[in-house]
Amino acid sequence: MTTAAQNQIQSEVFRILGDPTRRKLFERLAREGELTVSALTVGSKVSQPAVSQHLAALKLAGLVSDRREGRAIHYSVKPEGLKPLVNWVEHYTQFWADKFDNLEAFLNKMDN
Amino acid sequence: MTTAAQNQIQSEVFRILGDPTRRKLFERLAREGELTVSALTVGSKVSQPAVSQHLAALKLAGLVSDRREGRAIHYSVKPEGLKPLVNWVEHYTQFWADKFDNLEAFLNKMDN
DNA sequence: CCAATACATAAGCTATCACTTATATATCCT
DNA sequence: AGGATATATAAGTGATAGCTTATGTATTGG
Repeated sequence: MTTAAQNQIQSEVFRILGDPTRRKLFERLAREGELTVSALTVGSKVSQPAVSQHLAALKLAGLVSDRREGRAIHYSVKPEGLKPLVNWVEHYTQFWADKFDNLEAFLNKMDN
Repeated sequence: MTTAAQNQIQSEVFRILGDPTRRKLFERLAREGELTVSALTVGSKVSQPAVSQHLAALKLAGLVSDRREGRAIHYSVKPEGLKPLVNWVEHYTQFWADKFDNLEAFLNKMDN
C-alpha cells in the first residue's frame, strides 16, 4: 500500500531531482562526499545564493544534511532520502517483472 | 559513464513524474493497463484537456504510447521509459552499497 | 572591535507550468 | 451529409520556480 503522505513525499523527491542544476549538486555530493557551499558554487554555473537555495530545497526533502564547521557549512548526501524513490522504482520494476512473468525478459527489455 | 544527453533525459523523467496529477495518470496506466483518455479523465480531478496535455508530456518523455481505435485513443505504459530512472537509482544504490562495503547494512539503513 | 570570509535570506524579475474555456480535428452512426 | 462522440490543440491566466542582486548573520583573525 501507499499512503497519501508517502505519495506526496515521492512527488517531492521527483520534483526536487527534476531540476538539472539541483540534481548535479546532489550528484557531486554523492561522488565527492562532504562539500562546502563555496566548493559547490565553484563548478556550478549559478551564483552562490542559487546554490544555497538548491541546498535548502534538497535538505527540506531529506536528501542532504549540513554541518557547520567554523564559517563553512559542509553538506553531504543522506542516502536514506532516496528511499521513496527506490521504493517507487522497485515497486514498478517488480510489478512489470511479475506481469511479464519473466524477470529476465523484462530486464532485457529495459536494457535495450 | 553518463552522457550529457542521457543526463537531460533523466532530468526530464524526474521532472515529468514530479507532478502529482501526471504521475497518478502514469500509475493508473501501470496498474490498470491500457486506458482511454475518457477513462483516465473520469477519476482524475482535472479536465479532459488537462489530461490530454499530461498524456502528451508523458508520451514525449517516452513513458507512454498511444493507439487509436475508432474515436478512442488508448494509452498504455512503456516500461522501458523508466530505464533512465532505473539506471540512475541503480547507480546510486550500488554506489552507496560499495561505499558502505556492506550491501546488507545499506539496505537496512534504507529500510528504516 | 572591525574587516574579511562563508553562507543564508530577502526582494524582485522572468519564464515556465498546470490549469481553464473555447475550438479544431477525427471518427462513427444514421 | 450531418450530428454526436472522443480527443487534441489554442489561447489565456494565476501560481510558482529558479535566477539575480542586495543585504543580513555567523564566525574568524588581526
